[in-house]
Amino acid sequence: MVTSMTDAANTNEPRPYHHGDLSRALVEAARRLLEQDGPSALSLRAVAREAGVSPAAPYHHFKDKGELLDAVAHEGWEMLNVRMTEARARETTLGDKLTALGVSYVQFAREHPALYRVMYDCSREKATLPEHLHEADDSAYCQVRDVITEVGGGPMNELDIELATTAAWCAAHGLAEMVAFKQFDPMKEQLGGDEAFLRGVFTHLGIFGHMNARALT
Amino acid sequence: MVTSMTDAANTNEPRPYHHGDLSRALVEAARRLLEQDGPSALSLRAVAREAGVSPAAPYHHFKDKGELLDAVAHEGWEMLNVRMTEARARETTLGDKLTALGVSYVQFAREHPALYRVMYDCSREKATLPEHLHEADDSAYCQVRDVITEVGGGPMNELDIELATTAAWCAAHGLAEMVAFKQFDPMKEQLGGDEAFLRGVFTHLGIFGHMNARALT
DNA sequence: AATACATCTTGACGGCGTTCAGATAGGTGC
DNA sequence: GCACCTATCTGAACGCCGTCAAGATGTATT
Repeated sequence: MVTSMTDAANTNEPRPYHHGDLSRALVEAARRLLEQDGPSALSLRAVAREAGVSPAAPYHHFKDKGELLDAVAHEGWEMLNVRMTEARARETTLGDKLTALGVSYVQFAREHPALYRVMYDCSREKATLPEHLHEADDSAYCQVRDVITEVGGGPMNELDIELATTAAWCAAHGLAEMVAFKQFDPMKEQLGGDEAFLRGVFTHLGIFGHMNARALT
Repeated sequence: MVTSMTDAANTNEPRPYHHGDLSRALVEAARRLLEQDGPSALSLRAVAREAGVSPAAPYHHFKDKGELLDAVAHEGWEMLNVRMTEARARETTLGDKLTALGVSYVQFAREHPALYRVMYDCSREKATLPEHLHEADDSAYCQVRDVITEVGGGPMNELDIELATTAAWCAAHGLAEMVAFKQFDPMKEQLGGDEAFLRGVFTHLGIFGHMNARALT
């Protein structure tokens, strides 16, 4: 059983007493464990082991385990932002942009299921989604809201925009969780592929279907 | 610190050596802890304590902790089924029935957030939703599918029905999770109440908005 | 009454998150 | 170059957890 090459634990030169940038190393170790063995394997002690330090070392950089997970989750949201920004830029019409945002969101969740779980688990404990989600311009929420605002043009009032964005968010998150439970293989086959399936579901959801219709006609 | 009155641990007559129906008592103890202190307080040892037995006793009735949680989750799904059946029966038009199913789903999730979490956490570990969900006639999924089938009438093919049901499910689950993160107080105020808010979001979601329009016109 | 069986307890194991006293090293002023 | 301060890391400990094996205690069967 050989561990990761980036694992500082079993290099021969055993590491200087002071690590240098342990908080960074811890977050990366956590991400590695998460991708390899899932959320249940993500104990603070395991992270410390993976980073090659004692179980107590993380406490000089994070208040507790939750704060480390917060850092991991934060990275996750940033990755998601990048992903959605790219997907949005690839499309030309507003309807396509909106669908692309939704599809890329779900694809991210499926490619990084453990990370996606941590992102929401952290929010659950604080009973609130991260602030930057509703503020940073490139945040997933703001991007969706922007496109919806543009699609709606003048007629949509503030309340409707927030409602519609919330609805879209719920739909995307719901679908992201569902694809972790079910494979939907029969549907995928009939629709000819994975992305077609995702588009199919989104088309059945008002924000997307409705908007697409409006944008395309 | 006085514990629950149903707690068998501190009755004076300390309990017969053989409990009688421990598996039932354990599930109920688990539910009590869940409602009172949330999912994080739900350790096997705590459940055993609450039921007034030793930490090892549960292993004569459940293979491991997961199997106990499965039993709790199963009860949760049944409660949800009842809730949705009632909500559906209260309405007359198909559109109203569909919206009522969605609203009652989300309300259940908010009233029993810890139980709702356990229901999905159990599914996550097995990477599949419980079978009865797609089979039992009164299951949440089947109820939604039935109404959608009726609304669609003849024109909807099998694939579209499953897609639409999946979409509705995702939307409801997504919203159910969102209300655990955000209070949406500003929106609720503007819309005049909690249920109005939920209806508002669902109206923005295709299955519901679209269906309502079709059913009402 | 004797025997088999189900059920519950006791005690133990390793792993967890967390804390605290003490070891180690880099940085600062002399 | 040296002493000191502070940040960082270690080691050992605490109480909790899930789980298991061995033994105690009732119930059921014969």
